[in-house]
Amino acid sequence: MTKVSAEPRRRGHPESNRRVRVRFAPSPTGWLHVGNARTALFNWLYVRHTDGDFILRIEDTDQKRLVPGALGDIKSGLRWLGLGWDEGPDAGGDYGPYAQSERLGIYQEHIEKLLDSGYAYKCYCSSERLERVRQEKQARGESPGYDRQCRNLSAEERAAFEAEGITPVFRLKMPLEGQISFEDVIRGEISFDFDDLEDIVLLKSDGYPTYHFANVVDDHLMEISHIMRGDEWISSVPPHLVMYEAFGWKPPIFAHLPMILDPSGEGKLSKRKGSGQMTEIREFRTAGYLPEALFNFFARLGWAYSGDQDVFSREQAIERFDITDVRPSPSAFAYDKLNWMNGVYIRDLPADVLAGHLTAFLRDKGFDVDPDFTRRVVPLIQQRIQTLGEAIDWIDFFFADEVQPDPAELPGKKMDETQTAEALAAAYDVLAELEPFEQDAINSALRAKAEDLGLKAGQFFQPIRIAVTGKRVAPPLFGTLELVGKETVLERLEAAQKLLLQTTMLEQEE
RNA sequence: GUCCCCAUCGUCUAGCCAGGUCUAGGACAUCACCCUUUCAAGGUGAAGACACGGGUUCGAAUCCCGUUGGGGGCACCA
Repeated sequence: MTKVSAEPRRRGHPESNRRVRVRFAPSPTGWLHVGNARTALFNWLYVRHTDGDFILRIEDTDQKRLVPGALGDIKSGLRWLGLGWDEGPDAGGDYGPYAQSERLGIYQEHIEKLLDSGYAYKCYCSSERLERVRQEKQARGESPGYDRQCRNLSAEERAAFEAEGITPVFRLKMPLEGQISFEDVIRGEISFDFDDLEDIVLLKSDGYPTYHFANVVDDHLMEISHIMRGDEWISSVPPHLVMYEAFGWKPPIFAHLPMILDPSGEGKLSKRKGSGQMTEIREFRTAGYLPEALFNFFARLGWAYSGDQDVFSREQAIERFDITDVRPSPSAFAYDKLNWMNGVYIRDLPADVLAGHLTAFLRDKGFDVDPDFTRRVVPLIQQRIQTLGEAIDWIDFFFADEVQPDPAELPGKKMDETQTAEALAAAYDVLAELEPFEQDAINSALRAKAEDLGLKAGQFFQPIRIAVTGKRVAPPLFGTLELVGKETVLERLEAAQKLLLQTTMLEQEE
């Protein structure tokens, strides 16, 4: 055998007469990450487009790296994004079990087949020897793989190792020469020389399979038709194909998705110290991003719905998605654009729906909010926030017992402390009279007063805003005053006047 | 080191596979102006890219080769 290859297909036209069955196969060794979520999304989109089956398979064959809670995080992250699965944990299905740790017997059975047919062999090398070989080969400029020391052991030699009590690993016997190539739906033909490839481990000494082995066996047994995964897996396709060949199985169609880069466009997206970059789905969730915005944003990473439409619905994406339209080049994670997009989704939300989200979000953050308050505050901030989390900065003064305006900021344009204090006193008088205390009435009363005082609207309103909210930037004034309430507004106006008076007195003493 | 993958505005991308309609389109971000009680939102406009070098061709962002740059793999991890 010198040439093995997946059935050649034209780029752009994956053909298969099989039912589309696609899997997302995370390893529960960490929280759901944006890269994995995007992979899951593309798989999901393709399945929904083709009306196939979406399978969630848990690749928990590395006992050492299992993280408690990771599986739960992955499942809830997928559900939050709206990426439900048809088969897998909690969903069942006819091809289970769906966790690889529960399929050990299956792998055992299949390794025996490879052993019998001569495609696998037992290796007794210690990890120390393996490490030494690696370094020696690398020093010689060779590719640093296993040197196949145990590939042709005699029965006697094997017996001797067994007698020593060494538990072997099982390795794949790769062809020693020739080429192997396969067709990647996104990239076209990719080929490797067997010269550069090594005899990978299939079954570890603890009895668990490696990713490579479990992946091939399960994909076949679960009748997976298309494999869509990150492009870091490209180089492991050759041994996989050798296994398909060894078993006499038909390989699935491959599509290797481009990876996601750091926002600078250089380097892998990672949580570098101090970068503050969010990389886990749960972080986006707690920061107040909407799942539909994240869905939309991820869908655009490597795929374009169209040349001039950035925002599109889930249904539109499903309708138009095709793996062949995925670009092979990696894309940077543009946080700026995500923020903008999340803002678009927030603005598009019916006010009462946003209010509902916000109430839940704020309570989750420990705010004791009344749904009625949220309903009334939403019109003031809806077009000002890009995430739910930003709402807090816009409305925290509503919850404060008192605010602390900076006396230096209080005066309006071209006004001194005294004038400002007088203006605030005038505002106090007007508002104290006002009944009902409602925004339209506040608006006209205050505007009339500004005219009386010979002040421009901005000059008059800014001190009031700062006095009541403690901020130079706050939601629109009149609605804010109404919602803060007459009593509190008057208290804060009075406090600000006192503050100004104190400041002027201090200045005179100096 | 070695193998593999990738290459259009700062970023996401359209165009590329089926070369001419591309003086390369859209979006985010940036800047200016308009609107305006602050901030937003909205509107208008500006600036901004085919990595480089060779081919092929009447014609190349589009096809081929090379260079450079970037990324990934090279574990008894996935």
